[in-house]
Amino acid sequence: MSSVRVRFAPSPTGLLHIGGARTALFNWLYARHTGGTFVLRIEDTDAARNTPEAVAIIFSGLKWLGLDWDEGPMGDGTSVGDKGPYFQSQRKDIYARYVEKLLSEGKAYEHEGAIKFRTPKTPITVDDLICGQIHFDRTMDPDLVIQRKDGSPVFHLVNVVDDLEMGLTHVIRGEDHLSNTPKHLALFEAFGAQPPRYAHIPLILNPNGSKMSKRDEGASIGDYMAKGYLPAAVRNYLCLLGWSPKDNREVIDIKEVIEKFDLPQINRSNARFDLNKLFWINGEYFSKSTVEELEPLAVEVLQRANVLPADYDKAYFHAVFNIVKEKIKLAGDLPEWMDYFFKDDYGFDPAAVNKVFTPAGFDNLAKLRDRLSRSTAFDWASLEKEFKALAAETSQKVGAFIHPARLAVSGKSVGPSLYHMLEVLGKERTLTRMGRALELKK
RNA sequence: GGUCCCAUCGUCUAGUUGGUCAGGACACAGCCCUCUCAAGGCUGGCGCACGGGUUCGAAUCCCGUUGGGACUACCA
Repeated sequence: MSSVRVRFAPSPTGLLHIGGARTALFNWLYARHTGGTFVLRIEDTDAARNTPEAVAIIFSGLKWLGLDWDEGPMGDGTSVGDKGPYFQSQRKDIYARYVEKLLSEGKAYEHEGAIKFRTPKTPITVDDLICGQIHFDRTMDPDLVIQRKDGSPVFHLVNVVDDLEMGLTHVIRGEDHLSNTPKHLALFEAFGAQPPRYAHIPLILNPNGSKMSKRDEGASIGDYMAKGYLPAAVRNYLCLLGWSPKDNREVIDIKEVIEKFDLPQINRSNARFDLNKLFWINGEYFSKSTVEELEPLAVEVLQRANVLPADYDKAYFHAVFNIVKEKIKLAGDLPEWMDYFFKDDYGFDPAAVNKVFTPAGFDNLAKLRDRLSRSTAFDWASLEKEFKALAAETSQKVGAFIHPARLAVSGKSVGPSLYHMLEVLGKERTLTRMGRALELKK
């Protein structure tokens, strides 16, 4: 294990922001790449937002993305590591001690009840691992409030104290903190401590280039969890925002990312969030996954949508899932695509009814039903032959039978390959459904 | 306003020390396949923000302009 120690220090806001998730990911990647330690620290000094639910959302989001941490609260009430506590709300004594130290050394002073830090009025250069050397003038910098009138310490103070106390060697954080870094460096210096190396990663922007805030579409990791995205796909997409394997690949295994990931090659410019590309990557992961791998997620989504009964027929489920899987990219689309396989009381798409259930359509459906009722084989290949034979006999295109059939047995105009669909539904169910659809004619 | 950062197709990016038709992916358009499709296959259009330098030669180095972003709290 190397001496590298990095951290993700989110504040519980009620969601895990996509930008925060990427910051966590990059820290995690760096820790795993270097064999270092990934620390989780909860910055819950804002009492108003600090609820157990909000903290739980952070845990579940990180776990979902597969970002395991080596130190910090584990999410079950326990914590690992000897640099704790890992909740800032439990570290008040430590902060008070540091403020006291600054006060006694004359590096801070009381002003109208608050404590201010005497910021150095000298130029400084931040040597950033990603951004390079950045110069700040500082000669006009005002003194910094480090403790409020009510006695609570402010972010800059607690952040630095914790990074120092927790022995962090690298601080990988959003570029929005670049301008804060001179203050943090000054604090480290005042404490007589060696600062960590800083690496400021570019921000994730909305598609229109504006700053992505919690309300914006796609901002919450919880959304992806709810919509049935695959965590590996979301993680893969996030890796590609600011980092690249440089060999024209988009889908890349996380093990390989860990191997190749490093700080200096991270992009310096902000990246816009592209839901389309995430969707595409998710589809790549979805279609590469086996039915067995996808089953837990699929079952969860389907049962949540009341499509799949608790005691579902596994073999039937697998058969259905197999023909649907290649058509969709998102587990969240499963209920819509699979409900009629498990329910007989599906409705009919009105637009499709108008277009397909014409007198001629009903006529063809009746002929088809009649023919299929007499066929013994009901596998997709035999079905295809039957359809084509009937079409040839009546001098029509096979579509003239397929469309009414699809609408009859599913209520929809789109779906999996029809022949495969009928095979999976089986002869009895197919005939019953066609019969029911024919009733609509009257 | 001040300080700081950034600038290759619409978007994400490759282009490591200046010299291969600026490559890939998503999206888009068209075509093909076909029973439908946010399915599959093929093809295509699309870019170095602008202006100056340096150089035999600049997407690449320098300066400026413009544009975008961050910070500028007794929020984090």
